[in-house]
Amino acid sequence: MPESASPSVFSAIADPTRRAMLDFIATRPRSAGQIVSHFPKLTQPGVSQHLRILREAQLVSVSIQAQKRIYTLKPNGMRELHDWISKYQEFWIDKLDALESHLEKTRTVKQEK
Amino acid sequence: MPESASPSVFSAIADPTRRAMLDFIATRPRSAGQIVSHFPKLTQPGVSQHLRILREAQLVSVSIQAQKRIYTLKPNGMRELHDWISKYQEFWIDKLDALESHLEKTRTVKQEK
DNA sequence: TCTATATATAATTATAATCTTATATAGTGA
DNA sequence: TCACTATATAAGATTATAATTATATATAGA
Repeated sequence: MPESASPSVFSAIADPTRRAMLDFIATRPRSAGQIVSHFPKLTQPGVSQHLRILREAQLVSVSIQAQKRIYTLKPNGMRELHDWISKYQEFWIDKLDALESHLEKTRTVKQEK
Repeated sequence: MPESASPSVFSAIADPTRRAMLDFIATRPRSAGQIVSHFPKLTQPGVSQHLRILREAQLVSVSIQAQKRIYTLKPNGMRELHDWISKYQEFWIDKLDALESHLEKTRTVKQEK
């Protein structure tokens, strides 16, 4: 099995606010200010801190346009996560298939009665 | 895009100890006692608490053998995670492909010089 | 039934993450 | 340069998470 990814990716997506931010950025690149407006319950520094964690986790990248920071989804962090989950993928795909075909069989038996 | 998974899955795998436990259980089902022995830095109640979180996240299932609890990897939680990541999968696969082919081109140019 | 084994739960303490408030940096245009 | 806009960082307060210590539950076997 491959080594586990950097801890920051896992803790970055552990927070529901940051997952919502990823969703928001995913539709199209967004400035920090747009993100602040989109999350009225958060303060500007709060948003900025969350963005830093997403940056460190390589889940977003930033480009500078004058004073604005444009946040874009970045594949690296997601790739890391995907690789980690892939370790278990074979296992759970087999198991779920087995479960499904069992349910299938059960249903068939019931229908036959 | 599908809805996000239950928060517990994300926080369950946020902890490196719990990821190590999943790795240990993944090789083959393990009793709670075996897990305690495998993590000498942790106390028995500590292990038990982590196992509870993995249980709640549907990442493991338990079967009872006399006083022993046998922990087995369970696909549900992983499936949930996988589904969440899949939302972004198309995006990052495209991006990484683009990056790779760019590097490919760059390397070719260098070799041509 | 008594004792040992295996594990879980509860309460407390310690540590880490998040939120707030205040302040700093850096670019823009008058 | 000065005021304004956009964003980041620092420090302290709050809250959540993890570890520790003590205790409970449940089964097995003498």
